[in-house]
Amino acid sequence: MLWSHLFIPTLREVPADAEVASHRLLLRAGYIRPMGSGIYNYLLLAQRSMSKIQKVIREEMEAIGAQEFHLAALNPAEIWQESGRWTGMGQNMFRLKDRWQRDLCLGMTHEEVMTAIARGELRSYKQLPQIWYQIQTKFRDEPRPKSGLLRVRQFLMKDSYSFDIDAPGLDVSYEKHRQAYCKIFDRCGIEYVVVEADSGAMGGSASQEFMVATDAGEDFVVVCRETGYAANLEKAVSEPKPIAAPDSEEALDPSEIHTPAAKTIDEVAAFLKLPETSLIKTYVVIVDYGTKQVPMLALLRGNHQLSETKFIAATGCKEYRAAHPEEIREIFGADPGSLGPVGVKLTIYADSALEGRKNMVAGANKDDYHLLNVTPGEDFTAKFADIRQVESGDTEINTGAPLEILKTMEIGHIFKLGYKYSKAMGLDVLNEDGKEVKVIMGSYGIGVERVLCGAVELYNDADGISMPPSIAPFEVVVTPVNIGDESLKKAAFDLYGDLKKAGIDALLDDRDERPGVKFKDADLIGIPFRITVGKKLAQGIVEVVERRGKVLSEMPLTEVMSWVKAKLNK
RNA sequence: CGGGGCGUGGCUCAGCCUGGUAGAGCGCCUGGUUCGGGACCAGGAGGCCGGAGGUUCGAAUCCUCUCGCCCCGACCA
Repeated sequence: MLWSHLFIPTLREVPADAEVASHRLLLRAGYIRPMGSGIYNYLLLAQRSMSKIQKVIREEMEAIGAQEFHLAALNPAEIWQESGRWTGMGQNMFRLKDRWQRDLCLGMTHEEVMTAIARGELRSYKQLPQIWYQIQTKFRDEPRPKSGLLRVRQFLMKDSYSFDIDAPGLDVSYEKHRQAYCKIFDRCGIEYVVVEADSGAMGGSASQEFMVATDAGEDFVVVCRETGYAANLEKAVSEPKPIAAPDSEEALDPSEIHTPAAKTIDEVAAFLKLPETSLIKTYVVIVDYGTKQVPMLALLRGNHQLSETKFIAATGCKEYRAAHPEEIREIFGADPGSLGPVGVKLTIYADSALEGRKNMVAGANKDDYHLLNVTPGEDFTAKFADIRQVESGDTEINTGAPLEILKTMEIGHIFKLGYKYSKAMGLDVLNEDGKEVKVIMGSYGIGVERVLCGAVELYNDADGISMPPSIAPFEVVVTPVNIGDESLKKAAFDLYGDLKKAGIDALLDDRDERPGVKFKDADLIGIPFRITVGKKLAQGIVEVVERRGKVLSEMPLTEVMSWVKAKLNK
């Protein structure tokens, strides 16, 4: 394509509203323009990149036998009511009424639609397995759209759904997807980690997320560079850092100590001249089992944080919240800051890091007093479970290898759904014995914009974006230094023509601009390779530049084609 | 939903406190000189100052309401 005819509205100045790199650069480089909060228009460059990402996805999905559908984005309320998500999705769902006042919504994801299709048509185990997918716009009324394309209200998602006769079948479909996803992200040229994820409320048995490490992300993951362990922080397990001072081994009884004005773990530790690891942290929580709400204690070592996900899993509750100060006063007769487990009648969950500890310090349930010599299991009884969040400095459970915490953005998620939708919506087939059985499902998503954003977040510098060649809007740009010079112009057009003939996605910067402007623009939008046709053309020499790392070299014009092909593996 | 910030030409922003007929740089158009990392000179176009109401002789500026956008927190299959 000829740049002079294209709409690539690059900005010299940094747009005021953009904070994260991908947002700022996609705006500046003329990929996108905002329409509203969390709503964007994708211009030429974004559309080309997104199309290339989708092409990769389609090829790899087809390679595992997946079939592409195009589904209704506008959904009747009924199917969502059947699955229970009409209410379950809450405010995040865009809802509307038609002229007859019938309830409709815009699809946020397509488990319901896919299941509705399947239950009408799949009748026999002979038709299984099936993998169906779509690449379509999803709508979510996010409470807070942010960070450019990272969290938006309308976005392109590839999602596929597998239907199998039994769990081993699902394992196969799941594994196919895992491998396909690795190929997809590898081919898109981005670095990622695959982490164990919480399958939580969805009730599935396994789930993994594909994450890109970036400060723009919203998730944390725990990785071990030595063993390859990787898990979402919500789910990660670890060996905690060793305690800072050994426990006394004597058989001592709890004894009160006056701790005036010492409320927080920090303050109590400082007052008693003990490390935080010798203290027990006591949380009072109200656990919601749906039918009833129960106050409980959650105990942690002084330096640890409660993991919300693990605590919910341990208690088997729907959700929980911190108790209000009034509730605490009522139950304990003391204020937060002096609470502890001794003598408490409530159910107590204690983190496994407290198991086997002796003579620790806990609140006395009496304002301004703590107890010394509190031994878990002796001075109070508790259910021990891993309910703490991994922190940096922890080590891998079996190997003792160091763990690292990374901030990441989720680009893909694979999930063993199980029977949730086939049960709720009545999807069953006849098995070999002629018996009706529920179909077991999996669901697998990729955020297309997030792949683009991930690439920009990972590969950018002061000059702009450095796109991976496979998903760059163009592979090569040919830049004649002066379009007014007929010999330069002709050589550039010839080279451009040859590249196109060779199947290379080339762009010719035929604009009547100064060279500096063209170089800056090419760097900004992130075209991986540039061929500059300039003065040395007289000697048959042109300059080739790799955007990533700014590697410049000169070579005879006659060698350019093979250089480009080699760089692009074509 | 709680907290903070911002709406002035296409972009970045000044002007607002202390009311008096709207500015700069970049971009855009015309002509000329230029041409290897966002050129220079000259001329020019372009803004009901987010919207509504109020105060005032007079409002971008003060007051009230409202809409929109960004950021932090809460939330996030």
